[in-house]
Amino acid sequence: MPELPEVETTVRFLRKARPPILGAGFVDLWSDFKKIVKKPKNFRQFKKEIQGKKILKIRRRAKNIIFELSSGYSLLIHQKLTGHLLYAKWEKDRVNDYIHLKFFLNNGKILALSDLRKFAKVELWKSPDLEKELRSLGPEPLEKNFIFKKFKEALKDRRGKIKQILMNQEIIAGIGNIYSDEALWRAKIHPFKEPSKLSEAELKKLYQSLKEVLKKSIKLHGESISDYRDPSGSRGNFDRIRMVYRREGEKCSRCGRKIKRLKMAGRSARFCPLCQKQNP
DNA sequence: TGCAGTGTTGCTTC
DNA sequence: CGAAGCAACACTGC
Repeated sequence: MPELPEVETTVRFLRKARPPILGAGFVDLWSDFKKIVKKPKNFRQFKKEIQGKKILKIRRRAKNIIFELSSGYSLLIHQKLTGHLLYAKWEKDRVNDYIHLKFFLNNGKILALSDLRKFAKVELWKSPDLEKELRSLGPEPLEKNFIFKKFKEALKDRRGKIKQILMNQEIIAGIGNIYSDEALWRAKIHPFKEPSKLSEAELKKLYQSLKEVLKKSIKLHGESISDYRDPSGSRGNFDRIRMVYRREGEKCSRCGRKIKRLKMAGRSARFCPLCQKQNP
């Protein structure tokens, strides 16, 4: 599912796509699941408002794709679990079975939103209002100014399980189930550990592991275990270095112990019970 | 066959 | 206030 590396992969692809998306305008819109547009709720109004607007910038914030448009508007797309954007030809009206929204551009192409489970959301904002909305998000872990001190500050005084804290978008932006599992494995930290129980060395290791795994995944164009694809429909290659996520029962590549799965607030945490001890 | 599992976010409940 | 539960959905695997 699209977490930071997958959303980043999509955004980078769209930025350098040919024919260019930057500078292109919206001419028409199609959907068979109008509920996917949450703002404005009225689909006809959304269509009316977006028609004629140009795409000026494409960026990522947390797991959101943001298109900055002309006239001070911004289009936000959150792909949630199974969503992904595809860049395809106009005439090709059936890219896959799960296209629920198509933006027809004036460059002869469409931006299509594929979403098997229909959890994705699409919102049109006035840019300053969106900026206000995004303020509640935590820092971007790959930004230059996200130094170790900032990471420690983000975790300071937080109670609960480290894995859950890493996935909280208000604490650090862009991390979900996959990359929290993978970063904790790399740092040899049990997913249920309290942040206050982490030593300085463990914190440092976690900070480095997190940045490293995100960067490596971006290089590999993200993961495609489930539905994620880049906008050309290609799979990512993160699978090559995926160590624990969805590998319960398999042997830990570091020590050979069987990977375990534990339930946590209605979801799963995968880890190596030998490498990642709760009380070493 | 049926039902638990899958995981993000936001809303409701306690 | 915060944590926990659940709904939004559709498909997979046991």
